[in-house]
Amino acid sequence: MISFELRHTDAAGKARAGILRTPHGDCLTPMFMPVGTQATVKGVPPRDLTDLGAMMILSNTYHLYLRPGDALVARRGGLHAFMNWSGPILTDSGGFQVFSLSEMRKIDNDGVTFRSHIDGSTHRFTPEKSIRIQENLGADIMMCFDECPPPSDRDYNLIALKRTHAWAQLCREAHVTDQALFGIVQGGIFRELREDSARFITSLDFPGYAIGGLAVGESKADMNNVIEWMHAVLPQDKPRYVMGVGDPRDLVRGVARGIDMFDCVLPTRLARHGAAFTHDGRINMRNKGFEDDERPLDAECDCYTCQNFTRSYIRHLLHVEEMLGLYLMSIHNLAFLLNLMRQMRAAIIGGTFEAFAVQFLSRYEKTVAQI
RNA sequence: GUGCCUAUGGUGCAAUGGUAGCACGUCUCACUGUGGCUGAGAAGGUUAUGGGUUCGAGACCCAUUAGGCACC
Repeated sequence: MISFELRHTDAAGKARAGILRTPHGDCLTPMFMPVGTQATVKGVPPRDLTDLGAMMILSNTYHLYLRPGDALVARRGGLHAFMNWSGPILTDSGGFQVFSLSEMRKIDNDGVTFRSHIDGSTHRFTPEKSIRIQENLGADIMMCFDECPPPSDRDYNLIALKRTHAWAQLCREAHVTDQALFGIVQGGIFRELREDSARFITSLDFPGYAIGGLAVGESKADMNNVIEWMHAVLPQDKPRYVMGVGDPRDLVRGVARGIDMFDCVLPTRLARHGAAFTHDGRINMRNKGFEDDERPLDAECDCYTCQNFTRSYIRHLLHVEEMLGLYLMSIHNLAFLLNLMRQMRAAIIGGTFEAFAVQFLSRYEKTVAQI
């Protein structure tokens, strides 16, 4: 099981610093969790994740169920042993992927029937099935099976919310191991729906709560509002997790609104697509302007990439599609976000969070930024 | 040396004699509970050179140049 201890709360605002204890180690929050969908953070060995200071990583029910199959993972001793990552792991429920990846899906009140995006074969997920799979995977934290509807369709959100709530209850009942199970709040961009959802989900008494359905097309203002509304409704003493958010600005604004956990594919995906995070904003490393640039990706970064390679060289690697380029970019982007989380935690503890946030955002956005 | 074939954006190819287009590459942008994916936009050609025929030539004719093939 897990436990969460709130260590510091920023006097001026809502930002929190805490410690999340899991069977595979303690996590200092707020934290960012790199995503390792297919039992690997793409291109990055566990040794590097440890060096970068990743507290926990996320892996995925939908993908691992399809390949290699959760039974195989269980036979190999669970995800930790299988992928040789000894730190904490969180598994997503597969809900989101069923909606975003599968070819066809039919939703009913009991679950989802869908076709694999790999071979078109037909499968069915129910709340209980998702829990069984996640138990086989053996993560420290599992997620409830939920539906992630389009954020601004109120009527549909109402229907989907009823299902998500019923499913949360079924997940809770199906869950028998000592892994932690987190609930997920949905409700799109609508305050009443979000607050109703938060009240219902918290009534089921989970050890942690996620805010789902964000960063799926709604505006930044809507996203920040939803997170802000949750502050008063979610219990102070449980970790709060915004799913699928990883833009540096969103992390800062999320932490400012009391979020403890984030996960996102963004740093590693952008890395593979050629974009690097820097304190002065995102840069596209494929750009011609970096052809002869002798500087590191970010002058203030302590990662292996920035300590050893020039932008010029990295641009070359990306242009000729060499694997090393993807690797160097990936560990830099992860380092950038993980360092950012560390700095925010230190600022919260030191009582300087707001100043840190304004300064970071202003430089990143190249304007006088607001939290 | 003789004969034949070819010559069109960086590369590979299109274009009934009616004013040059496609793919890749290049350049820019997007990507938020992961397809190294994908999507959007842009730049780039006085059609090897010089003549000629024609109202009009990338296309037809002549010469030159450069490649390729065959033969002596």
